[in-house]
Amino acid sequence: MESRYNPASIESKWQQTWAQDGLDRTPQDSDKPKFYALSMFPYPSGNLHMGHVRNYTITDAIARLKRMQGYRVLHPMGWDAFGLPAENAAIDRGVHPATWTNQNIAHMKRQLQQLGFSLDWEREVATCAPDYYKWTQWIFLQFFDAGLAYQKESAVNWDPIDQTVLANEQVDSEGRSWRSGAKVERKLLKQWFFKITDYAEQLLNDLDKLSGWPDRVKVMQANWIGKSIGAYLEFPIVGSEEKIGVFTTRPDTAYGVTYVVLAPEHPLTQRVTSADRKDAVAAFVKEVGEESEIDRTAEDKPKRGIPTGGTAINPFTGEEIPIWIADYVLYEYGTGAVMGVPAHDTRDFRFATDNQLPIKTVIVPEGEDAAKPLEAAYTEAGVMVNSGQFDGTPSVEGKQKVIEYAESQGFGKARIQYRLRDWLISRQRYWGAPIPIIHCPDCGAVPVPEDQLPVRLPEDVDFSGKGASPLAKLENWVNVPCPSCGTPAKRETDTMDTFIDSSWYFLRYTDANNDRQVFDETKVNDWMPVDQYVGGIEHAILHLLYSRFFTKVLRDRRLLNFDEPFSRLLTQGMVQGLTYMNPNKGGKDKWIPSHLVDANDPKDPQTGEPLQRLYATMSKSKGNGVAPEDVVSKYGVDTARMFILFKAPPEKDLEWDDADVEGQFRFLNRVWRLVHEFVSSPKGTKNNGQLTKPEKDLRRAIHTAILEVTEDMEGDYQFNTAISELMKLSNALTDAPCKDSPVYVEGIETLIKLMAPFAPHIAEELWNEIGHSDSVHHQAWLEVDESALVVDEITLAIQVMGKMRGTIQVPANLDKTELEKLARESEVAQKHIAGKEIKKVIVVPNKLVNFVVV
RNA sequence: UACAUACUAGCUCAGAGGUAGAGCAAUCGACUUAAGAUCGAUCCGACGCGGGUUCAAUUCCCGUGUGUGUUACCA
Repeated sequence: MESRYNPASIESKWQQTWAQDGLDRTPQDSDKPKFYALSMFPYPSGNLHMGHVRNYTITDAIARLKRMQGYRVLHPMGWDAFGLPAENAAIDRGVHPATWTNQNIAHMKRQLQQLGFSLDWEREVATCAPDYYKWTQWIFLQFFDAGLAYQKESAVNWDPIDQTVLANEQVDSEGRSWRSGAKVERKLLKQWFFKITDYAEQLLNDLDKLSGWPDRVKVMQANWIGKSIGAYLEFPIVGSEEKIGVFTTRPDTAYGVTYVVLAPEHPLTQRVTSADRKDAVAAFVKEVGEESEIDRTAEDKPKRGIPTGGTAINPFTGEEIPIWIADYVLYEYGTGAVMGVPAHDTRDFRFATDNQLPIKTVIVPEGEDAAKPLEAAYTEAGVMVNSGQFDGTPSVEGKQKVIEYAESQGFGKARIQYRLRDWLISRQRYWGAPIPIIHCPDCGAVPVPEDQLPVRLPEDVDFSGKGASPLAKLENWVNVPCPSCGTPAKRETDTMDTFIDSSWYFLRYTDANNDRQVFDETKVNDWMPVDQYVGGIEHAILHLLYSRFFTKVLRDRRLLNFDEPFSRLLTQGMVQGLTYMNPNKGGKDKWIPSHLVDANDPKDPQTGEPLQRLYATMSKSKGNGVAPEDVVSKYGVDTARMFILFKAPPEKDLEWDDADVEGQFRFLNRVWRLVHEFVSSPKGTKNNGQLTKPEKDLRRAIHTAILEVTEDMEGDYQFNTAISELMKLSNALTDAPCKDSPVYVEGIETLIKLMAPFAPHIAEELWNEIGHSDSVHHQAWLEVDESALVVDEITLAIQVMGKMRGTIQVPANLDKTELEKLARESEVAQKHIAGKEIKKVIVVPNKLVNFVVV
C-alpha cells in the first residue's frame, strides 16, 4: 500500500472499475424496496459550477447510503436542454442551438463522470431530443383532450425595434428589452394556456400530504395559490343595464360601501365615464399606463384616483354611490373592481380620506356604538350596525348571512378567489417543443394525430433575433393540410414553455428508453414518487408547483396512480465565494475579481483603495467563483465532497473556504495513514471473549459512531454532523491503546464503511487495501450493537435549587433511592445542604439529583 | 406589509427541559537547516435581549431586536 494518499490515481482507477462492473446501474428485477434519489436536472450552460457539484454530491451520498442499506436505487441524470441561451448563441455566434446544446451536454457529462457520481447513464434524457419532446407533445395533447389546454388573447411583451415577443425575463426592471433597449410595449396575441386553476384547490390541500417538504416551501406555494373566501357582489350602474361585479372577503361590510372603484384598464371604465369627465379620465388612464409596475405599486406612494362621473347603486341600501378609477385596484386580480368600505379597510380609509369620500361605520367592537368618528379603519370583527335587518349580528356570522341575502335577491353569491392564474405556456421562439396543433380555417385548432408525433423542429432556420418567431417564417413547414378535413391549414408556430419539459422528466426516468409509450404504467407506479428530491430553493414555486399539477392531471388521465411526485424535498443552499468589493464604486465595477486581489492585503488594483471582504453567491460578474475542476485537481473528488457536505447543513448557504478544504484533505490523509499503519502492523488474533476496558471504550466509540451517523442520515440528512462523527471515530482509533485487538479491526472496517457514501473513492481503495475483493459499496450498512453502548459507571450531577454544585461517579443504572442516598452522602451535597431542611429531592436516573432546600 | 426562518467559541455548525460540544482557525511545544506535513498540549462561551412557566430554561411560552428569504396595495 502506498504510504501517501494520492487521490488522482485511485479516483480514476475506481471510476473505471465501477463503470465496468455496473455499480451505478439501476437494478431491474429485484425484490428489494425501491428508493428514487433525484437531483433537479441542470440546464446545459456549458460548465458545471459549484452549485451543481453540491446538489449532486448530496443526492449521490444519499443514493450510495441507500444502496448499502439494502434498497434498489434509481439515481438518474438528464438535461433541461431547451431554452433561450442556446438561441442566443445562435443569434450571436451563428452556431445552431442543437449543436451548441449537444456540445455542452457532452462536456458537462464528462465533468460529472470525473466527479464519480453514481448515476445510471443508461436512463439519461435530454428534453431537446425528439424522442423526449415527442412525449412532451403527447402530454400536451392529453391536456388538450382533457380541456385543460386552451387559447386566449393575452398581453405579451413586444419589442417594437426587433419586432419580436420577449419573455418576461428578457425585460429589465426599467421595462426595456435586454437586446434592443427599446421600451417594451404590451400587445394582445392569441396565446396557449394550461388550466392550472382547475387544480388550485387540490394543489393547496395536498400540501398537507407533503410532510417531507420544508415548511417554507409549502408556505410559499400556499401564498402563491392565494385562496380567499368571500363573495361576489354586483352593483348596478345608474342609467345602464350593466353591473359592476366585485369580489370581497368582507360581505359583512356591504352596508358600508360608499363608492366603487374600477381598475383603469377595466373595460367598463369607458362605459361609466360621463361626458364631462372623458378627458380627465383618459389622461389619468394614460398616465397610469405609462408608469412601470414598480412605480405603481410603490408602498409609500399615495393612492391616486379620480371620479368617472358615473354612479352605481349599493344594492343593500339603495344609495347612489360614485364610481371611481384608481391605480391601487389591479385589473388582474378578482374582477378588477372593488367596493370601497373606508370604515373597515385600511386602503379604502386612506383613499376616502384623501378624496373626501364619505366614511360609514357598519361594524363596531362589542359594547360600543357607532357614534364616534374613526381615526383609522376598524378591520377587526365586531357587531354589525347601520346594516338594516342585520343590525346586532356578529360580523363573523354576518358574512354568511349577507351572502345568503344577496343570493336570494339575485345580486350576489359566495365565491372563492385564487391569486393563481392560468399558466401561459406559449413562447414565440424556436428552441422549445413545438405545440402540436394545426390551425384549420374550418375546423379550428386541430391536434396533430399521435402517429405523426413528434412535430419536429426544422433544422434550416434563420436566427436573426428579429421579426416573428423563426418557425413562423418557414413557409413550407407552416403550411400543411388539416389532419381532419384536408383543407390547407397552418401549423402552430409557438413552442412550449420549458417548464413543461421539466414538469414530467422525473416520470420518464422510470422508463427512459420506451419508444412506444410515454412510460410504462407499472414502472412509473413502481418507482414513483421520488423518495428524495434535491435542488435549489429558486424552484420552490414554479417548477415544483407545475410538476405537482402535471402529476395530478396525468393521474386523472389514469396514466399513473399517485397524487404527489416528490415525497421528500431538500432545498439546498447556495454556494458562496469570498468576494471583494470596493465600497467607493457603484454598479458592476464595485466587484473586484478575486484573482486580481492579494488576499493578505485586499486593495483595488486600479485605485489602491482598500476592499471589503464578504461572502456572496458565486457568479461570473463578481469574479468570486471556484471552479470544481481546480479543486479536484488539487485535492481530489473525495476532499471536495467531504468539504461540501461538512461545511454547512445542506439547506443552508455554504461559504467556500480554502482553509477548510485543506482541513478536509488533512482528515482524509489522517484516515489514510491510520489504515496504512494498520495494514503494515501485525493483526490482532487475541479473542478470549473478555474485553479489556480500552477495548470496551473503543467498541462504544465504534457503535456510537454507527448510531450517530445512521441517525444523522435518517430524515433530514445532517451530513455535516455525520462527518463530524467520522472524525470522532477516527480520533478514537488513533488514540486507541489496543491496536492489536480484533475490536480495532472492527473499528477500521467500520470507519471505512461509514465513509463510503461520503468519500467513495478513498473508502473503496482502503477497503481493498485491508484485504477485501468485493466493493465497499456492496457492503451492508452497519447495525448498532446496543450492548456495546452500555456504560458501567456514570457521572451523576448534583444540583441544589437547580444549580450545578458538582458531580460524583456512580455505578450505572442504580435506582432512585440508591442515587439519592449516594448523592446525599456526597461531599458536594453536604457542603450545600448541611443544616438546611430538604423540602424535595428530584432524581433523574443516570443523570442527576437535585435538592430543593428551604 | 405579511409570512417564514435564524441568532450557541474567532469561523462554520451540533445539541437538549437537568455537567454547553465537534471540526476548522488560533497559541505554545516537539520533530526539521527551514517550511510544510505530523505529533503533543493549550485557549475560548452572559447559548441576541426582556419577561413568564418550572425544583431546574440556552432548550418550552410570550414579547422584542437584528439578519436572511419569499411576497409586495390580492380587495
